[in-house]
Amino acid sequence: MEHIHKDVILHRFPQFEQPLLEEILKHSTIREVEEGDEVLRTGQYIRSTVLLLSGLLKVYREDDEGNEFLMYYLEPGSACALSMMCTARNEQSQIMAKAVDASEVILIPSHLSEQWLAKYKSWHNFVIASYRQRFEELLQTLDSIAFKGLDERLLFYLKRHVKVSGKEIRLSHQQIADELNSSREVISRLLKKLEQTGAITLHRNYIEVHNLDKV
Amino acid sequence: MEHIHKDVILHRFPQFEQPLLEEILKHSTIREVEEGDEVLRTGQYIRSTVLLLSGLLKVYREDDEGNEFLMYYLEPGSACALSMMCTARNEQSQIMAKAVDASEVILIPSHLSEQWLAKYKSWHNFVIASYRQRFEELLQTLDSIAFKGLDERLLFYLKRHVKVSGKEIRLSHQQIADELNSSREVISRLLKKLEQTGAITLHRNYIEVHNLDKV
DNA sequence: CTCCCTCTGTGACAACAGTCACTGTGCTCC
DNA sequence: GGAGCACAGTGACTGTTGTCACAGAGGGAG
Repeated sequence: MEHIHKDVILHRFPQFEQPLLEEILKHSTIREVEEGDEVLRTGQYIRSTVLLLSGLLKVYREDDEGNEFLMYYLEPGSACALSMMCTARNEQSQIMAKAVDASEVILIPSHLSEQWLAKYKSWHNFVIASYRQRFEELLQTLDSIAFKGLDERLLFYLKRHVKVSGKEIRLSHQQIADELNSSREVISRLLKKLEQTGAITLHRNYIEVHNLDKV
Repeated sequence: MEHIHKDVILHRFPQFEQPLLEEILKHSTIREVEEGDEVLRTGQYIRSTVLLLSGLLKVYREDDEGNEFLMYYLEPGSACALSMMCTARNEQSQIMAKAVDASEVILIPSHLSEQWLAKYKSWHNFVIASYRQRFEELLQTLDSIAFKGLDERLLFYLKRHVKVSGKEIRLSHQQIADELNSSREVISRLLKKLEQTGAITLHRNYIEVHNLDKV
């Protein structure tokens, strides 16, 4: 059992040092989550750092009225930077993470991930790099909300989705509307326009992407 | 000269170890900037980590058409987290930082601030803490843009401004509109409404804040 | 004091996005 | 095959924000 995990972890996180790998195997737990499961919840007390081994997570923000919007996707080999931050301050999570596909996550007790920062250079680099990458993605999201109309935001959203899970977007218009914090009718209309330009083809429950760049 | 700086730095950054302080004194330069000066520019090649010694900086995003919006303010004793990130990857800056008041900044060559991460625990903690704090502030900004109407965003903006520079907000409506990526007329109208509730009093070139919480 | 420039106030209008109401359409389960 | 249901399309309307045009108000320079 253990050696399987070790190979898998090594495959996803090739930059980790041997001793670090050993510690991860020894002290962390691996949790399998199903499509739609919530990995982190707003208001939840985080006591683990989350690494993604396989599958796909979406990280999003939710307000009091249940509105949401997508921050970014997490792919295998990356960490939820937020979980590290809140962890360290023993704060409540301000974000939600949900499994888009069935996924495997590694849960590392916070006090260890904190210790490892000083102990393992590869861990330290990994954490710093994660912060940076998420920060940049967050900035991109921010840009698109602040400066762009909904039509461009939709394009941005579709492109990002294609990047993480291919040209068949298996989402209803309602789901897309939720992630952009908009409404189904509006998204339907915009998608229709995109179809008319030939960039996509609409089907029931999925969208076929041809070319989003020439729009 | 040097001992003055040392005291000042120690005062603003009391958590730094002695040897770290020595290195900062030895290798970094202190730059005095005037109100309105740009400390970082979009597209500029960053080769220094920026620490703020005195004054006040605003950090904001700018798009191709010159629209801007405020990300957060930097107060003395804090660092521009972004400058650290971009630095490390030798990337171009995606943000702007401008002095709101006359300020003194410490510029630390990137290769050193990178080295110090491993060398000085207090530096390492400082950097991690900076990332976390900025991330959280950015999330707040994101929330207010994504979920709130302009009226609430204006309130949020005014509150934040009061926190960093007091109840006399010395800005024209135009400046506020710019930082919220809106237009002067709209801001004028909303401010007028706020005045009618008694929360603020409008003057030429400055706003007197009474109580923003009861609105 | 007067000229001039910037800041502020206001009405009219336009554009985008959200909401409502309703229709159509394809899939699934009896 | 038909009933029921979730998904998708569409027109009409509303509200918020942005834009335009213009008018007043305050303050500084000469």
